[in-house]
Amino acid sequence: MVKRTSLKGDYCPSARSLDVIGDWWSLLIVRDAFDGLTRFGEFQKSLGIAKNILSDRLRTLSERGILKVVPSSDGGAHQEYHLTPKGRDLFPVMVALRQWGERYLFEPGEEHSRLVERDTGQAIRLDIRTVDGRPVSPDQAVILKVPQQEALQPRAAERLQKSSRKRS
Amino acid sequence: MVKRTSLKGDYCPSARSLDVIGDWWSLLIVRDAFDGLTRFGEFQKSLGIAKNILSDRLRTLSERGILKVVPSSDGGAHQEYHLTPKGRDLFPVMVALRQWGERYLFEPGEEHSRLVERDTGQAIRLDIRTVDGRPVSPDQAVILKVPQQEALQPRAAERLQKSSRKRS
DNA sequence: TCAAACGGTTTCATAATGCAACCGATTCTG
DNA sequence: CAGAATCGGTTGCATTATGAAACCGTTTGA
Repeated sequence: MVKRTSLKGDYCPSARSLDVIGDWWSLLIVRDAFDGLTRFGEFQKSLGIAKNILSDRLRTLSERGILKVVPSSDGGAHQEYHLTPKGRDLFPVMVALRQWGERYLFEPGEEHSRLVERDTGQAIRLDIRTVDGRPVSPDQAVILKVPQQEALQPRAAERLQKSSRKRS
Repeated sequence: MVKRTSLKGDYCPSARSLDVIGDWWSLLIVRDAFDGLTRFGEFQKSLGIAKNILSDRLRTLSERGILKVVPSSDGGAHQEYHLTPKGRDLFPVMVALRQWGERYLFEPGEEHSRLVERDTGQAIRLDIRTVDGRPVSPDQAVILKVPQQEALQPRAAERLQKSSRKRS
């Protein structure tokens, strides 16, 4: 392996995200953290992960600001792992993965856990929209590489020039 | 390793998704496919991935119905790898990862690629909503494990009984 | 107060990954 | 149309990551 490829410097935000949380266990730990798990043993039992690996991942996730280590809330001497705001902001990623999995990886009629609004029990979904709230179909979405911005309708590209100038 | 843990049977859709696309390279390949790449050499150059690994991943992604192998569109003898509808439906996952990365993994002012609506150049974002369109804050979201459904307001739990009965 | 459980770390075996060399089929060049 | 270069892989070997089990000091429970 020599050294696993790092995408830290990639211009693409998705790639950098995968660099941070794209390994086999990290997102599963985050999922369990969303589920309310906080302690080493809880994660270990839930995931069936080897203890040395879990130890390493918890440390890494903490170093990267996704989890934080806090003294036990119930007065005990052990510590707990809690999601930080940065970690909690991974929520849409979890929802997106869940939605795809529900659709493609379950037999019709097969039971699965469900994500709902607490007060109403209503199912929760993801929407792709423009910043001003209009729904967008995926084929209307294009990725603008930096610094080029071809692949746009000329009109749209012009409009973009103005707003992007201040970024550089 | 004995055998890498499989989550195929997990009740949680996120876990099953990670089982299918949660490895180091698969989502990066999918990202490039969204970017319009179709050929072996294009992926290889873009990602800097070892050829044997790329070969393996392309095969696996095809077996799993995320890519499909098609004869070259430009009449050539080589084949191309295209996203299937199942693969295209990973779009929200990519957007969610991108959004998180933009927020937390770039210095202020640092350039990154951008996701916009083709016709207008407007930035694209993700929204979390209930099925009937109301926005939901993440702390209002709970995961109902199957088959239990505690952790809900009693009223909501009742309502849920009716709709879930037909699933089992 | 003694035993169990918790929260790890260390050691060792194995699986996954990366690199480089190789190879046949295709495509480009003169 | 011949020869060279490129494409699209496969194979073999070295290195890294992962997993299971043993171990160990600390904390908790009876």
